[in-house]
Amino acid sequence: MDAAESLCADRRLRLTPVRRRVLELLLAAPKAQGAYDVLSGLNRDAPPRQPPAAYRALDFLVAHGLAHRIERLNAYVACASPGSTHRPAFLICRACDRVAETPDLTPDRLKREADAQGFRIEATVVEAVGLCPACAP
Amino acid sequence: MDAAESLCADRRLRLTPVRRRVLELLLAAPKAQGAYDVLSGLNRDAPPRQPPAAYRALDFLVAHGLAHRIERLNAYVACASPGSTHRPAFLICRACDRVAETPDLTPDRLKREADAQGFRIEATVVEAVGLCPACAP
DNA sequence: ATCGAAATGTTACACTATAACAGAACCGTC
DNA sequence: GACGGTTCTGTTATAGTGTAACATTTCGAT
Repeated sequence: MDAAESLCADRRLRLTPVRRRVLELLLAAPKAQGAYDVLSGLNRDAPPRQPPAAYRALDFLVAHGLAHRIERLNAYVACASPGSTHRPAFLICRACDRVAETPDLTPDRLKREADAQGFRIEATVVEAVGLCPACAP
Repeated sequence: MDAAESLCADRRLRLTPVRRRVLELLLAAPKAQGAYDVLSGLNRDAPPRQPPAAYRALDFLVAHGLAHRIERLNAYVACASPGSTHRPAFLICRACDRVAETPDLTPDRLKREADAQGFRIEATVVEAVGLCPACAP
């Protein structure tokens, strides 16, 4: 949270109450949160909000590297190391739904393959589904 | 298509009319097809079908490696090399929406990282978004 | 011929996401 | 401190994606 604040200060980004609250919710959650999970978290506070409020805040957080979207789950997690630009990978446990973030692991071979095809990579999605240590039998 | 037939014959899988038709639609499509694209493709033929028909056929094709789901797009593509078990990666052009499949590129570093954490990988999603050669300016 | 399993039909609904426009808050400048 | 533009938020409505649940049919093997 502190990291997020200083990052926003540095970049002249506005960490508004809604955005801050959404980030807090993501940080507090043990697992990835859907947009509507976040929304109901917001609405546990004060005046009722609508879906766009949640999506806008989440878009902001993702755009600036404070959160990540897990495509496989249609859900979001707080970034584990905000500030550093990275292309993280995620380990998703199918039993407990917890998501672990690992540092940039975009495969060199993928880069090479893309180069060979003349494809210019702008973003990557690397997600693994399986069983985390706690859930492996 | 021939490959799909012999694969199903080998494994005693039933490539029913719906499933076959969905696979044909995916093979014929220049880009990834959403489930509802597939559904309307089905309904261009004969009796009207409902969403579950499309989803069931797609699930079957994906389960047996005849098609892949592109998480980033909520869409599906026919497999480029059915029969071989693989963990493909995809290059998604954000301009023309075409999807290129590349052979297994699951990063070794991801495997090692997962091992180090005791995480057992069962499936991977590796997708890159960017510009394909035709769309790069 | 019958039985069980697999596939499909059907209805209804849940979840995910965005368009479009109106209003409010912020921020710099004069 | 009033303006004017930009950014953010509120609000309504709707589009897009996916599944639960149960009935019916089809298939394949005994």
